[in-house]
Amino acid sequence: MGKNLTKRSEDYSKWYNELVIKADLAENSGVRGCMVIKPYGFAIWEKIQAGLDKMFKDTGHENAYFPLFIPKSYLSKEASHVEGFAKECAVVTHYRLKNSEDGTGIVVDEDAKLEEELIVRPTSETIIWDTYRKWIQSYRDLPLLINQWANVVRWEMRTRLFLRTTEFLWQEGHTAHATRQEAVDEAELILNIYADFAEGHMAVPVIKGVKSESERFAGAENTYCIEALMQDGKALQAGTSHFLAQNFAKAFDVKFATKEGKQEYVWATSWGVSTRLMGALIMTHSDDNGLVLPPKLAPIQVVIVPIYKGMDQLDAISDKIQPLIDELKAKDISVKFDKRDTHKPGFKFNEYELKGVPVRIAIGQRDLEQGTLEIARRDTLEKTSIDMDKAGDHITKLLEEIQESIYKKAETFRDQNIRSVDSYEEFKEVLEEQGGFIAAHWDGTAETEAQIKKETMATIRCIPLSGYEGSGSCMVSGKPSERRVLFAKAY
RNA sequence: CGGGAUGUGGCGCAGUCCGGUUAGCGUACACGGCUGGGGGCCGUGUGGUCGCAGGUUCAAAUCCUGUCAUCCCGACCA
Repeated sequence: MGKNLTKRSEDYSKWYNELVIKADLAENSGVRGCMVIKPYGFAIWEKIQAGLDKMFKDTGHENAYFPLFIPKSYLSKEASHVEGFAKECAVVTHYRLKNSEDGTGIVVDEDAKLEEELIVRPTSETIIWDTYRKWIQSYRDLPLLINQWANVVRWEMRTRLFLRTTEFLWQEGHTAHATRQEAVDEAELILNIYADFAEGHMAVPVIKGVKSESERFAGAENTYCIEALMQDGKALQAGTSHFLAQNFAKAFDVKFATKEGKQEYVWATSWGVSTRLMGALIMTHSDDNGLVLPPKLAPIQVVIVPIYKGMDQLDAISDKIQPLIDELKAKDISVKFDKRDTHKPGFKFNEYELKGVPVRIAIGQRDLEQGTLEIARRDTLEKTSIDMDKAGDHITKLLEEIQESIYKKAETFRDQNIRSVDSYEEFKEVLEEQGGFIAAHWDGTAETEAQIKKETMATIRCIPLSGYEGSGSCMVSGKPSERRVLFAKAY
């Protein structure tokens, strides 16, 4: 396990492997970039799921589940959608295997060829809209607010752990509305939920904005996004919410009868966040000692490590600490009392630091004699000794403080790495030497955007919803610009 | 699909240029003892057809040919 893990993406991968999640490749199969999520990693994902799911339900959404397989023809119904995803689809062509004739193994049975190939969903717009046609007839059926937790497959050329795996877990929401405005409002509502979750639960500060046309979702009229900044100065799109206008309704012929009895196409949104959020979480907070988890998402919030010699001492410690464990559990704080005799205290300290457990308590003979505990916080690595009878309240407050503190730290870093520039020269210089977000004027054309991307690798991460107003002139073309947009190199 | 690199016990690597003992090291794993407030120490032990297939040679991890796979950098992307 090397040092300087916070600086380079390859190094992040190193301890994803060691620690939380492993990219496990089927040997010699050519399947790359699939991930095995170990139990501890999955527990973090479950926390993310639970948090978001509640927010969706509180705003009137319901969960449902649609098929993994999508008939090939569905995909081609929306022109820009097929263009966006066709290059990265896994395709099912046969439905049976048989023993090979030379007896050496098992082969695809060519007789079992499918009439129409099935696509393993890269996203579910098509199959869901095909279903919505049957569900929606009247304005009384609207709005239809549905979310699904699922896995999807995108056969990318290059994969990167968490950020771009071949198969990933996500939630995708798909809604149908009677009016344009209602759909726009929905897309913005979800954007705000994503931002609130990222900042409030994950302690990851994000910038809300809209994508430029070229970065837009395939089939959307407008794509809202939240953009986060990683510690190595690269930007990460952490979530997107799309206003799909009537594109999918028209492609799948989803009409409804208005109050006036007229047939109209419905208005749509779709939105999603994925296991990429875990990448954002890790890359935002972690340090060279391992993960740093915000208390709200930590599967274990408090770990207690007894320091003892012999079972007598362990029993004495257990008796002494049990009331505190009960007290914390009563407050809904997840506590682990690690009394394993197979590992030494020092080993455990490092292990829980690696896992990002926010608060660690150590208790040994010294503490029993003095009635104290040693409390260590993961984010600052500070250790303090406190009276045992004050521990419950102290820890409760400490967890809140850590949650806030790591957010502040990330926010400060992010804010220090947003720089305004006015010339293309300066842009290139800042990009190369400092990274981060760069606020610059842009003439709004795809040509200029493409030129910048080609020459510098930087893309427009978003046109921020607020801030950076004020007109100027494009740093490349010199044409007028109404506002600055945010550029960055991105994952 | 273009450019670069790599495949050797579970993991990380050395050895390959210049062929020659029984293929080595770290770590992990198992057992014993001492330890126990930051990844402990000593000892013993398990585990490898050197990616695969051919070829050259008295002899191949090492040289040659082919092949498969993976990683990194591009194009693409949540």
